[in-house]
Amino acid sequence: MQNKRVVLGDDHPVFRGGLSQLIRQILPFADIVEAGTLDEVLSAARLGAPPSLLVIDLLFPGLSIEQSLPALRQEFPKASIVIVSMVNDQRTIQNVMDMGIDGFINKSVSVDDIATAITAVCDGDVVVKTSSQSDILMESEKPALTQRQSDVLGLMVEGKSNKEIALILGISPFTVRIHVSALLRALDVSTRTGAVAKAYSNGILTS
Amino acid sequence: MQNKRVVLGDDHPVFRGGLSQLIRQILPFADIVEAGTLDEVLSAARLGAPPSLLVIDLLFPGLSIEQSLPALRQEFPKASIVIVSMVNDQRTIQNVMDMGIDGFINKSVSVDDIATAITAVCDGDVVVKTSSQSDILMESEKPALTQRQSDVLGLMVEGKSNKEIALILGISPFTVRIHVSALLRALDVSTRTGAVAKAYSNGILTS
DNA sequence: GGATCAATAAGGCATATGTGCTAATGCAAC
DNA sequence: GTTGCATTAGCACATATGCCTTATTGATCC
Repeated sequence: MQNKRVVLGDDHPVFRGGLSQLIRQILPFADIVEAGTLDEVLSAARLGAPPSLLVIDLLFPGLSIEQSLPALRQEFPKASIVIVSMVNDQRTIQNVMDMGIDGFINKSVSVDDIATAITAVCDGDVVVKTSSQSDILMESEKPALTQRQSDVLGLMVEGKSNKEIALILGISPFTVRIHVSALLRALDVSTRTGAVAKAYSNGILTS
Repeated sequence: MQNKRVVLGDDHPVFRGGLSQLIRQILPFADIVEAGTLDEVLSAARLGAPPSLLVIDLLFPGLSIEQSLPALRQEFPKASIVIVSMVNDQRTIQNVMDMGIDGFINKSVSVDDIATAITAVCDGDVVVKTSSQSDILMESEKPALTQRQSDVLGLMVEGKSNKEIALILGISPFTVRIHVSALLRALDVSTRTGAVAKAYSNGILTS
């Protein structure tokens, strides 16, 4: 039997290296290919035999992988797809899991737990491994924004106007203003510029 | 001679593992201690001989390390302190560097570059290694703002309104608007939020 | 002296922003 | 089932913002 092919996609080389080493330990005979961009993931996955395992970061520079996941799932129906990410919010995780992937692992999870999670996925299980206490503390210190408020804030920090945000998100400008007002209150500021400043200095942004 | 002591603080176990392996390669005889929280970093650093190198994540769960840095710098004056972080905006980096540390490395930087950066810091250099894929403007192509425009932009990034800026600078709100309009044109943006975003990501504010 | 530019100030005008208010839908918890 | 919350949408109103024009002062350069 041919060796398992594993494609490992993450834009942080050091994290990728650590993950690669980890996978080598649990799958000693696997052929592991590392990729730093979504394009590299795709070309690596298409090269040679279909991969049996794809481990990919959710937040890639450039295109959001969330949009590419369905296509990926369809192109490699037999592969186990595992998403690793810093995000720990149930809503996002549910969204991603609904795309028919096999696992979601938070980056804050311990090496051992990631290893057992990936092993389980290779055995056909579906695993969601969210962060334990350490990150929940972090979450509680940050102002709690809803999903949509985060979306809007993310566009605000890029200098988009309410009208532009409405266009991009496909909702009404009135609704955008609702979200803006709500997040301004949540961040305890009175202007959007203040929100942007706070977003930058607090590291609320998960770019 | 005693082995070098290295304390490695990061809340992501996999990244920490990758970084640990990397440091083992460039400092084969070092005694590397890993820590997942700020408290662990402190107790590890205080245990035994003073560490010669501290490599710490900027965004730690719990207390912001930015607030602890001055104390850390004071407690371990001889140690080289290197901050690793996801953030890539010049303003934050400058703030951190001003606390008297020896290096700032973005997490997106390649393994080789991180290795050379840490090696350089161990040799006594001060190194700032930002992400290469980020579109940081070169010194030559930085928009030239007048003194007053910089003053105004500096207050804008703190979320102040034109009226507040006028009060703080002791000038008329009309004049503030003149400066705002001028610097928006100079930065090639159409809204103040866009200017703030550009100021953060491009490090225009070097004062 | 004449030219240029930063900085100051002001009025007018169009658009953007932020805050009330009401209201419907869907989803999850109890 | 009811309660709560997120999300959606709209209207009205006050304020902020950004751009246009004109104008004066002081500093610097040729």
